[in-house]
Amino acid sequence: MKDWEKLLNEHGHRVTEARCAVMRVLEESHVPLTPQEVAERGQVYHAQLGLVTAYRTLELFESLGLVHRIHQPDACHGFVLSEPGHRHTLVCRNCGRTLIFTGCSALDELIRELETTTGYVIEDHLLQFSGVCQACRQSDGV
Amino acid sequence: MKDWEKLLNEHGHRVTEARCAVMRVLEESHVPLTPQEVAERGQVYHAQLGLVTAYRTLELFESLGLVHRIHQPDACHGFVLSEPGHRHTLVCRNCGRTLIFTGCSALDELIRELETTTGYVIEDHLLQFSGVCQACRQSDGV
DNA sequence: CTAAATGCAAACGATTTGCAACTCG
DNA sequence: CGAGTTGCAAATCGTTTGCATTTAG
Repeated sequence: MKDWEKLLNEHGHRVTEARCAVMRVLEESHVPLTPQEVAERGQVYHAQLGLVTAYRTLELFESLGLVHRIHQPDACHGFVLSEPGHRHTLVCRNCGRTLIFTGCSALDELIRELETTTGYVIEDHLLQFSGVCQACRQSDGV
Repeated sequence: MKDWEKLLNEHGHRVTEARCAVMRVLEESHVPLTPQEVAERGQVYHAQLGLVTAYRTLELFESLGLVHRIHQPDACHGFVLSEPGHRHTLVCRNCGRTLIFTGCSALDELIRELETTTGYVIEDHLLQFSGVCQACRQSDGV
């Protein structure tokens, strides 16, 4: 039994065909997917998978930390697979390929400074990098 | 003539009543506003202000750097007034009060490190803090 | 005056809800 | 078996577009 299946069970959720299909889709994609895309691709594994279930499954997975939501000016929102916990992303502007990383201790000092100067108590943050991945730089010339 | 009016002129845009109304609304709000909210509040200053114009005005202002877009899991997207240039935000989870700041040199080292380890060339980033502001901490007990 | 801007209505797309049928454990 | 889950249709909400009218410069 896989980790995500255990996690679902522990939280009283069932491991259904639809959820397996969504998970497989996410595992195979390195770019953020919209619910629409998840539903379409998931139908390869579970023919009757509907858009509504894709929404609900992504919502569930997100609440368990299994997927991470990507914010973009345009295509808000895309979802990528992630380990539970605090995560950050690095998205390729060109092909969308997304890497997830955890370290953000670089922000500690900035946070302390902001707390002092603003009086806010900072509890969370959203950090997302965008750029161009190696493959895209090589094929696009430059 | 105000700075933002100059900026509009320089880019060949007109200073209209609708835009003045939107700007006044933004100047008076310290929390991110949706286009809907901007339109409603703006009608105090320009009765026939429509939702469509709010959208178009916010889009224009954003392209000129006059407003900054806030990303939230739920209320994607809110807009707050900002100076042109690279900006970051600190949003109160409770009341929404938003502060804008510029410094993010704390990220420089992290960026260099990520570029080395991932092969990406990082061009931009989205950094948003959330927490609780002083006023909310005091009134909410704790 | 004239190009830019507006505002309405309508189109469009993304997301949510109600509900009866189905399925995992 | 029974609660959790699904998928459809339809409702809903946010956003964009077409177009005739108005307005800033």
